[in-house]
Amino acid sequence: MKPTIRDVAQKAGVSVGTVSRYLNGLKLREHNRIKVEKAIKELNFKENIIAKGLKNNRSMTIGVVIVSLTDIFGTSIVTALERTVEKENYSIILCDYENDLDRLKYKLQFLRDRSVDALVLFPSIWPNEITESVNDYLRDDIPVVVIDDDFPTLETDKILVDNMNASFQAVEKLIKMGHKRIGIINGHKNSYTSKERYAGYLKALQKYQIDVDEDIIKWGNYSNHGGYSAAKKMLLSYKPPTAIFATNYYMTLGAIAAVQELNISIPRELSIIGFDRFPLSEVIKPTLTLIEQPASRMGRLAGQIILRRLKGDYSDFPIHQQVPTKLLIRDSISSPINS
Amino acid sequence: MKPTIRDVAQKAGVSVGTVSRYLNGLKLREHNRIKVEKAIKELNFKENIIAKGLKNNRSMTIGVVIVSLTDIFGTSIVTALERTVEKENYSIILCDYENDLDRLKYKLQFLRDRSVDALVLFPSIWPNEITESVNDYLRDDIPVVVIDDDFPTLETDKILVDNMNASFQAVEKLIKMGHKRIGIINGHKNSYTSKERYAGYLKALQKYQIDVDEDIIKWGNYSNHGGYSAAKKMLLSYKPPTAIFATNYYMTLGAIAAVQELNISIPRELSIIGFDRFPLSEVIKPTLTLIEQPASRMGRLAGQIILRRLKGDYSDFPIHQQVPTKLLIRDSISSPINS
DNA sequence: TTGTAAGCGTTATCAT
DNA sequence: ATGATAACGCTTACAA
Repeated sequence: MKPTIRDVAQKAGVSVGTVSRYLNGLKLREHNRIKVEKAIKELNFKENIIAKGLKNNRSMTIGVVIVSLTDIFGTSIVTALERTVEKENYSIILCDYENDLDRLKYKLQFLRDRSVDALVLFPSIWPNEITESVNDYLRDDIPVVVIDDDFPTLETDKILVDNMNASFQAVEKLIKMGHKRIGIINGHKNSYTSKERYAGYLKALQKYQIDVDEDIIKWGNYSNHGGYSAAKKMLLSYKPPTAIFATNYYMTLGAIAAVQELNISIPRELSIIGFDRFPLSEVIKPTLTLIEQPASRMGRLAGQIILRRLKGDYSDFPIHQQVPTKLLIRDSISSPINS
Repeated sequence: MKPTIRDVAQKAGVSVGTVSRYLNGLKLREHNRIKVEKAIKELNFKENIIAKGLKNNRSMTIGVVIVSLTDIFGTSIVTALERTVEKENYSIILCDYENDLDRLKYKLQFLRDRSVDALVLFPSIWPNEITESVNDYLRDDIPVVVIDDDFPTLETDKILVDNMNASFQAVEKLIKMGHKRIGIINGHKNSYTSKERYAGYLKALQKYQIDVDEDIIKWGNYSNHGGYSAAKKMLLSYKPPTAIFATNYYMTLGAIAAVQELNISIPRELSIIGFDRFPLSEVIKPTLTLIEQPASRMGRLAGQIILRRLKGDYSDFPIHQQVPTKLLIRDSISSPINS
């Protein structure tokens, strides 16, 4: 049997209350402290987090719901988040919902039944459809942090990426290099991030008075295959773009695959700007110009906010923090041939 | 305040014991059952998993320790695992250790302190260094499932991939196509999987009496960059291989990047066989010939074994299940030019 | 500062 | 089949 604080108390010749207080960082009389520490060590005592949780209504777990476990942007954030909260002894229950609304709702309920102390929620296509579920958390004062998505009707902490500007900068860069025909491969038509990124694209075109051409505006659903076929369609069209901007990791890779297949040379014949930094981006030749989202920083931020809320500190609530992106300029862009 | 089983009992006019029994699937007298169900619904009662856990010494969580959250093979398995165990209301606490021994040990301890009901452990470079920690679990009768790794001294359930044969088949295929100079880009020198895959490589060469040449045997540490530089070295050497076999996803992509950079045509000038099926593998041109590991199946298997153990069923303990791989033949291989 | 004891939401034993 | 009640391991008034 695992030793309990009772065993420790007995061995140390003090009461359970004293041991408990020691465990919670309260001061004991010197000689008692020594006895307790000795007993703990000798018995190899570990406190029972579950029992503790029952008493203070805390599970010491944080529910995290991401789109997919194989989504590198999401998991990068989670990695940093975990590092941050583990310091205060929280652990993460990670769930994915594979773009399935029912599954998402189910998971939200599931985590609530498990009494998670906080919730971190990742981009989704249906903020509206799940406000109800999220509201259940808020009603019980369970802190919720939303990552890079829009919950217009709900007051939660949010960490947002400056998607609009990110996109604007990328496209502006291309324009300044002389491109006038810039294609975009964007995500889900009605996701928050896609809309923002699209808006940035339009803004840049407008600023430089470049016509918008629907033929080179594609929706790739944030998938490899989507990026691939979108790129292919554009490049095989009557009037192909001289530059392509892909708005996430998977579509960027997909687009590159298409380009390579068509034997189009980057950046001579086509410039490419992608999204998300990934290990391969420095390996591929030519190295990719891309927008880097500060995933680690976002995870850390989310963790810090949660820890603060969990301590009852709501002084800066609600945080809507917008983090900047970085345009990493590498070799995949150049001026168009006939400019 | 959340309603408790007491509130339900009161509202239904029965005792807490009755409600508890109902909740646990025991039979009640018809009219009682109806009253209880009604009360539960009206109060929107949810049982408290933590309190439950305190009583039966169960946390309803399964600790999963993988190398990295961004490792697609690992996360694919976890996805399937989660699907399997969630049906019985278990959730997963997912940890990664980023190839850091201390972190791994820390995580193992961390999960134990959280009273996980079972442990799933992923390939590591140091099976020996952590037997101690794993033993702590076994001593407390906490089921442990090891995925694709070797714990020679420990009796645990294991799910193994038939790495040796996988590798053998791939190399044999190349040989049969006429290749005599086949390079291998392998993982960590002393990881279990690497050794097995290497052994399969050697076995194939031996069977067909092909000399082993250290110059085209490289260790790429399972990373993109490792694969990239290993491929580059081989291909730029005095006597480059006519075929390359890369033993995981990341190195495969890295190797391809190198090949493309060197403007070597696949499969005309170089055949490539990779490891792990990934979304991009069907997108890239030429499509990749590769060894597919049955990640989903492995996750499901692990989940099923755990659920069985958790029910006390040790009738088939210890399972050392070896799952077969599949060689998916696509366009990236062909006979060498001068054969 | 410390001990005592009630209670967190369940389950399980023992009567009935 | 059901009710009463003592646990599970811990925290926290309250008293000393």
